[in-house]
Amino acid sequence: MLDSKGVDAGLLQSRYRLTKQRSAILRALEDGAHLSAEAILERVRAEMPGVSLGTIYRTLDILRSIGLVQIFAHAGGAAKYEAALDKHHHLLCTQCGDVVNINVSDASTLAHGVASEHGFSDIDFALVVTGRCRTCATA
Amino acid sequence: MLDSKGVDAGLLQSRYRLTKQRSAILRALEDGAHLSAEAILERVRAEMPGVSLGTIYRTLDILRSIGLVQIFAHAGGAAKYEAALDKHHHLLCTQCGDVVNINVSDASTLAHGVASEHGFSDIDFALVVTGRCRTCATA
DNA sequence: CTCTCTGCAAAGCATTTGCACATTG
DNA sequence: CAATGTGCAAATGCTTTGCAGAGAG
Repeated sequence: MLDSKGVDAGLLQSRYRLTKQRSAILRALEDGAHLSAEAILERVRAEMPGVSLGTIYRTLDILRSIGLVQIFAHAGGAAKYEAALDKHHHLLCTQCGDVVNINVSDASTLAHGVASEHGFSDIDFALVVTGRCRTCATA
Repeated sequence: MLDSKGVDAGLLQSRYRLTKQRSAILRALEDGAHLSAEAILERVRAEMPGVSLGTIYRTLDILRSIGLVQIFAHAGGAAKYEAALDKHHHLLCTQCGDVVNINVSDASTLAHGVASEHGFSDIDFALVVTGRCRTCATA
């Protein structure tokens, strides 16, 4: 768990300024939920009513570029953003759109292997598993 | 390799009608490239000038729903579509956006394992590996 | 002949951007 | 105070959709 200093630390070390808005956006992402830009806007506006969606997107882009935020784009719908706390992957319900984090340590070896076979460098990877979650399957 | 009958077979078996446009779209996807809707439009228009982008999207959605086409959505840019020939995964260059197919047989066991742990059913999965391709790395 | 599909054009979202003012360091 | 960030609103890009006519079975 990170305190306020912890949340802001990455920005302070970067070439970007630490503003109230950026700090609030980081705090909104702190609980590890998968939030759309719109959902982040709602959370941030709860404590800072004037914030605009443009600022949310601009900030998310900065946070992504310095590795503090992970984007999760999927077919059909807005992208979801989450704090880049630990390395993990996603389980996406095709019915309700719910996203669950999963840990797949073995996938790393696998991904690096195939990537280097194809001459790729600066590797990162994401395993996206789709299916129907328990709730949707019983509904 | 599929002949014209082979390309159309899936549609003929479905509840959807086989039209010139749908057949042309399937043929455009036949070589296994990762094409955006716009790129598919170009290819299809080469032999059938009147086709509209709306038809491309409508058809792709149908083809996806009957399992003939795979969509690959990624952060930043249009989705890419490809014929669902064999089960494989993607290697995406973060610089030029190029997509390479990779085979990762081991990932299947892995994905099914974590998914069932979380109570998900009807599992499918995609491993997206990002990095810089050889061309971009040397440029 | 009926039902589905298509082209066209407009609408719909998610995201990006230009600009004048506010804020940070 | 100089450089960067912000709100606002307009613009952009991708995708979806309503409708009237065309085509498939």
